[in-house]
Amino acid sequence: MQDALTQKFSALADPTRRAMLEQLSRGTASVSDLAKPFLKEMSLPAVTKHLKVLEAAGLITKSRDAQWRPCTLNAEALKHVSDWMEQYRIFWEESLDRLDAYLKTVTQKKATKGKKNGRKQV
Amino acid sequence: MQDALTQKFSALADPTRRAMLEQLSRGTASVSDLAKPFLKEMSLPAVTKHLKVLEAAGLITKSRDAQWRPCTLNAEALKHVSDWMEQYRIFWEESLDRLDAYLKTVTQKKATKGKKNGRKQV
DNA sequence: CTTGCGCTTAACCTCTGGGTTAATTAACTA
DNA sequence: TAGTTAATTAACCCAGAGGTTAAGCGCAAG
Repeated sequence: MQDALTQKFSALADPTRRAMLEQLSRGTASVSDLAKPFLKEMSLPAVTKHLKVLEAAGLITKSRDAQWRPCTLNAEALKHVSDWMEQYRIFWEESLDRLDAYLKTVTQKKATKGKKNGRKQV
Repeated sequence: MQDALTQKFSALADPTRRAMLEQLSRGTASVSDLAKPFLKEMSLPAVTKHLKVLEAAGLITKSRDAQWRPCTLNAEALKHVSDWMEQYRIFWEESLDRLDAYLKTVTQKKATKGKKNGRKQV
């Protein structure tokens, strides 16, 4: 088995699964509830498999209620991913800063007449 | 080609590629720089492929300097992922709130004698 | 107690992701 | 010009992801 982060990113790397998470963010749902939007595109066993992936990644929890398997979103697992991404926040924020700065030089150019040589890459 | 989010999540769903991003967050690096930590585990063409995936996902930018291909982190692309995750922040925060609340009931139990029935799932 | 519903398992197929080696291109260097 | 370094391309292999159909299991309602 792969590391937890890899497992979570792969689980999220599928639009069907992301859609399922989005539905679960609007409340608990059974397997057939979750399957409904996809039954034109895929079979029930396919849905079961997707849910297994999400469950294995810790992104959802499946419980039992008679013949139903109510699923709930497990948002803590998403926090884990978000926390990993945090380490890069400073980079995209500084990119925006550079954009800001660049835009300032551009708007001033008319007045000051092109003094910066213009880094690329925003 | 798949949607941008799917492409980014799949690109991130590989420890080698995440490690490369981490290296790039410490500064621009050539392909062979990036390859160095992995040459015991994989060949250069494998590295090239990983970089292609990252580039296609928009996570890095490859430029040219003589025979070298300096790569730079493209943090804006990570922001896109982070933005998508934001929609779930309220859920993991409320989970933590519930954990807080639960811990409060636990610590009070000695005094008030078990009054809540205890939702599962934190 | 059997019928039907909700869901999973089994067995299978196909395609792609991640890896390989070998050959190739491009640019510098002696 | 020949040789070396940096990186890519080509051709290939294999395991696993994502899908299928068909069969099976657990539960509840007639």
